[in-house]
Amino acid sequence: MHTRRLVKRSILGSRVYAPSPTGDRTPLTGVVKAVKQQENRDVSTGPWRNVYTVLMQDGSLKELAEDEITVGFNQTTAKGPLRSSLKQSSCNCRMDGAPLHSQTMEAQKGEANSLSPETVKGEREADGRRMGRPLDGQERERARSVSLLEQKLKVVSSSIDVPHARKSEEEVDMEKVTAAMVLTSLSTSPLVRSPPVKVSEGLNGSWKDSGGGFTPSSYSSSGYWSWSGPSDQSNPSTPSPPLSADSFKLFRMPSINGPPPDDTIDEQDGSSLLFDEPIPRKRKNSMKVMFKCLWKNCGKVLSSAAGIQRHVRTVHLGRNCDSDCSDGEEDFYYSEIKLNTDSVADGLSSLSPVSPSVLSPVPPPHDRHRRPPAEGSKGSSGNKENHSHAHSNTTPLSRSAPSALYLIHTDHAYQATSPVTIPSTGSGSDSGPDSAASNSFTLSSSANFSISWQSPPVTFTGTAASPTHGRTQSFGEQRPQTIAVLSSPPRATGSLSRKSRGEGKKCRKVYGMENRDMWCTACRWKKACQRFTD
DNA sequence: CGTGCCGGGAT
DNA sequence: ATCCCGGCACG
Repeated sequence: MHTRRLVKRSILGSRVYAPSPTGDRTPLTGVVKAVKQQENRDVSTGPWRNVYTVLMQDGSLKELAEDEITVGFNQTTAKGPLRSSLKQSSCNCRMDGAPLHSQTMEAQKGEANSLSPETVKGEREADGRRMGRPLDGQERERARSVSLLEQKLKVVSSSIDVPHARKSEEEVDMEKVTAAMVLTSLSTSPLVRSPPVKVSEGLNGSWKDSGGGFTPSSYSSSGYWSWSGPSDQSNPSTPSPPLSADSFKLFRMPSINGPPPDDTIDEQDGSSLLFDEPIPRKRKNSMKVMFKCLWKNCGKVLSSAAGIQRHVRTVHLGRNCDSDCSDGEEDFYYSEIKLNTDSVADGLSSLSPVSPSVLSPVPPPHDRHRRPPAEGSKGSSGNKENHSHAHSNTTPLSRSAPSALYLIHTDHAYQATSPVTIPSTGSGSDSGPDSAASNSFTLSSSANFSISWQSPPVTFTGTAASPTHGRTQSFGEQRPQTIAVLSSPPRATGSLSRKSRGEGKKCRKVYGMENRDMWCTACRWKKACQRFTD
């Protein structure tokens, strides 16, 4: 299955050459946007033939039979694996009997000027060459490709999602692409992994201008979500590279093929192929990344970027087309948030029942990685810049939006009315076993959440699970009172999750550690004793 | 600090 | 599902 997808993908978005209508010798290049099978009258090439819908370099769409085009190089995905899959696909064409083969070779020959049309072997050589052996004129080609890329950026309408790799020099492409993949994955799904990437030197292309900002230094490569305090700059725990907006948008993997909901993940495996570093399974500190719709009165939270994009696109922007015709505007309307517990997700939703107006936009001190492009027109006021304190970072994805940051509405009425049910420890009276069990969420992360500049709503002091974090806490401690006031709702004083400690005899007491095997299983498992219930 | 047990990982 | 354990709240 995996393979199949790879193959499919690799053909879509592939760059191909088509004979120039004007009869020029130089072929036109285009990108495969779709493939379909058609009956083929020419028996010699088999009963079927593929017809490709190709987006030509001049912006037009053409349908070309497979024998009319030449597969060029391609695409914006992973390196090695992709390459092979690509090749595989072109192989398939060949096996179909199409004369594609020779043409392909010819094209390569013409362009790379030195390939003997020698079948697979020759191709392999070519491959090796592409892989980066220094070549004469490589510099020149590189430069050329870069400018081509730029040129293309200008030409190709922003509303057309095309793999932005049109230049002809594969090696350069792949380097850029690799980098792009890295950046993309870093910025879109930090949770999954933050590969300690070594940015290839090919990066110094023009698109990367982030003031040398991108330093993939030592992220927590373990998937462990660092709790690093806000001001703790020594710990770049949040993979939110100050990508230049343009580059980010550019490589946002527009989804060539209609994005499955798990798109994010998808891309991930792409990169995991590249960086298959073992991901030590660690306790993840129960951090989760969610994507929250910032549209007024929406507040939908989804777990995948693709999902939220689609949500925004369809529900709020009223676009029905699939992400192919997305211009990326959705990005403006959702934000990535990090939670440290599922229950928190819910709890959070109620955190800021405050009306948007309350959260007036405090001018963000500095504009950190944000995405400028369309920004201007959008009167970006509600800038949710959670700088310093909110270590829950802001990825390039998140920025000004219809409503203020973390303004979270809920679907649940009860939540809407009561801002927060902060289980301040203590005052336990009704300790219903299950009652708001999940409410005992550990707030530390939530704290990080809103505290930053819109201090009011919530501050938590609860001896929450904020693991060893002095700095972060200090803030909370400064204003315990706020809590009392703000977390108003007559919090059932004791709706504590933890049922108050059972007082009766427990297996442990009764049998002692020595006879642990005599304990009830629950006790053995450190669960609530079942034998001597209270 | 000992204990109960929740939450969550491992298998 | 079962087993195990880190860690926290309670006392």
